[in-house]
Amino acid sequence: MSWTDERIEQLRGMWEKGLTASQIADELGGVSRNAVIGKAHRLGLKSRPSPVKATDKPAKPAKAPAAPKPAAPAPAPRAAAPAAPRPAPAPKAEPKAAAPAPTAESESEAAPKPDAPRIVSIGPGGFIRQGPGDQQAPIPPAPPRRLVPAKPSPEIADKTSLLDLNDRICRWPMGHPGEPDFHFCGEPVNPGFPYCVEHCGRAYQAQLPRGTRRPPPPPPFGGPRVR
DNA sequence: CCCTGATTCGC
DNA sequence: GCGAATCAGG
Repeated sequence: MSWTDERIEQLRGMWEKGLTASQIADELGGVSRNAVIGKAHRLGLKSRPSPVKATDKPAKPAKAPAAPKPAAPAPAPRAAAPAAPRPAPAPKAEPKAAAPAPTAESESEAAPKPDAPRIVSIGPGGFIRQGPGDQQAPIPPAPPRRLVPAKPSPEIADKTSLLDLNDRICRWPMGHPGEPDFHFCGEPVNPGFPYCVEHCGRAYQAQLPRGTRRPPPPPPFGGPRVR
């Protein structure tokens, strides 16, 4: 298989969703776990808790620098003034935390102030209207709002295929990529968003702190397949 | 052992 | 650019 734009997009989404490389590989199909990780790195997205931490190994800086097996007879040329060919990662591997922009949020937000006006525009679907970039505001008390299982209009007779996607129709995936009936929502988008009103409500749910369980995980792709 | 992600390096 | 092989921690 090859990395089509579509598959890359899926990889991105799932990787950021926290699925493991194995799960992603299984989901995408046709690729190995390593392939997924390799691709993820090449795409620039990485980090995420890795079991292996930055360890300083003065004794064993890293694996054997080069070809210890196919025989490296005489590396003569550089013996004179190597100038440290592999200058160990000098700037100690800084964890960098990669905090996803916790940009100022103090405001009057966190304050338990029930009467706070908190003027936000509400999308027709009831979701808090906010730019995709500034999704924040946990608002813990899980919305009692019932999320109906994505109900596409009855006229999906002509399913929206990847080729039918444009800026004005909802790109929410219906079903799993690769399956015969996989298609996209196709409803008119909520202006300013890539999804229709209904799916904006799904896509832009406030990200609760990890560990906070929310019964029905909003499923783009439905999560790991159960096979 | 299993899992995880990271890295290297031949292709 | 790709991914198997390898490494290394849990």
